Amino acid sequence: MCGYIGISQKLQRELKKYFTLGASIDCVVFGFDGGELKVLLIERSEEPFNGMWALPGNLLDPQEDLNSSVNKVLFELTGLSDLYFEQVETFGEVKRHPYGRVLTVSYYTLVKISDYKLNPSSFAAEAKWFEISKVKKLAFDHNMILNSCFTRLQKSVRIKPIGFELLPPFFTLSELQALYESILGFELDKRNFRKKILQMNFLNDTGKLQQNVSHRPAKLYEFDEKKYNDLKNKGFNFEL
Amino acid sequence: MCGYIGISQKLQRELKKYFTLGASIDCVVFGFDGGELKVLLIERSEEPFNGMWALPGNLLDPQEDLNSSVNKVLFELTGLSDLYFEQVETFGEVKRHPYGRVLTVSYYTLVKISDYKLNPSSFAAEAKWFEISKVKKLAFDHNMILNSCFTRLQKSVRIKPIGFELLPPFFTLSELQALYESILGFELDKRNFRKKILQMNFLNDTGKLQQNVSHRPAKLYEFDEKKYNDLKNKGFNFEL
DNA sequence: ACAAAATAGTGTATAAATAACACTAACTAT
DNA sequence: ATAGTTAGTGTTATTTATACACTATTTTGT
Repeated sequence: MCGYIGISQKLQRELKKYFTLGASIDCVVFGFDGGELKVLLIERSEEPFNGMWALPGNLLDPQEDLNSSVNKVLFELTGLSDLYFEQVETFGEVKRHPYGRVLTVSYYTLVKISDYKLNPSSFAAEAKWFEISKVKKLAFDHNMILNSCFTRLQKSVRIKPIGFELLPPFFTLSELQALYESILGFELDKRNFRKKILQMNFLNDTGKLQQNVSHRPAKLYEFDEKKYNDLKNKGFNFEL
Repeated sequence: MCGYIGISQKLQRELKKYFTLGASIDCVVFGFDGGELKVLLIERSEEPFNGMWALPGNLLDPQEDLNSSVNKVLFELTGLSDLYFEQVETFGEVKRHPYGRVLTVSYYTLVKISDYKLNPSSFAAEAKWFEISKVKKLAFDHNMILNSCFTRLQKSVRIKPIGFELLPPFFTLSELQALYESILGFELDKRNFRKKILQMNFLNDTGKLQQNVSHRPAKLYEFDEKKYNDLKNKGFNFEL
């Protein structure tokens, strides 16, 4: 039943009691829409924690590789697909799941909210973006998981050019700055931010201007992935 | 059998197939003895991978919390106890373990080799320190796990004052520098290193000198944990 | 036409951190 | 006495970080 092969009957009986665990995946999807940083939650329509809000997550299919199952789990519950996740921390207290022993592996990603349409299904009655600071008590130990992933996001946003996909293809420097501020949770100096980001030399001035704003229109820039990769290959390190 | 309770028979049957996994802990114990950085391996005396060298690791007892089981596993195999571990990465490819589906959670720590006596038992025929650069093919996917932990160690050694416990209570600045070089894998400038580390102000000059060396004896310093903690509480950040 | 409102855009000076670099000092062993 | 070995020490140039305030351009309302 547990799938191990090529060993004695006696050892099989020994081992059997170890192969009784479940594993699950929990996805922390951070989203940006120009304002405060948000996180995607689902409302559970199933026990345990029926009716409560939770991170999108589900049991791991024993036939599926761990890292590849993340997108599957997320898609089933929310309709979002093909996201790039980073593994964060694994939680494994004996009593963290009321139905049995379940280790959960957490992953995070960061997306542009307007690029995705939420389509809850399976045991997700609803899927909704919540401002991080307004998240209440969640199912399971999901508040702890969310925290762990948020801390990780804040660290990695300073050393990787995460975030450029969160803006429209053409964006203003003020929008970019607002994005960083919403993730880091504090304000940055406008002049210093611009100086630093422009001298990294992977933003192109498109020559275009913002349209339909009731104030001086800002220049539009684009992220030049080729330039960024060239720099990275030469040992350049993004640092904000 | 799988421990979940309070749910219908039907659902129990549904769930059953998910509760068939094993989990394991793998410990990456880095050790320092004044020379090159080493890692602790065991020689397995049991299938699978009988006779091969491997990281100390074992199946997780379903009754035991994940994080607390690390020291237990390590103690059983090597005799080392009460170490401070950091969780690193969880590996979960379907076929990573030949006997069944096993997720493994990896942890690392760093110790002073001379502080511990190796005492292999259980399925560890032997336990031995290997220079990192000389580690050959290991059991399971342990080379990958070792790599992942080594990368993590190199990152965290620059931002935490990890390492002071690896030296004798009184140590010379050259010893401290050698420690950092052995972890980072490259050389540091002597004058710059000393300047930086001394101006952090948590090393005390003990007034004593090295004994029995056939060259000019160096001053002995000690790590002042109180000073370090005071600084940390005031927002100071270690950075090498 | 003009004023008000709103955001864009720009430069400099100071302080701090980093990096590169070579000789003298103190001890031991012969 | 000398050769061998590691300890110990400062300065300079460069780069990076930080703090800070005004002008420019557009829309809107009168």
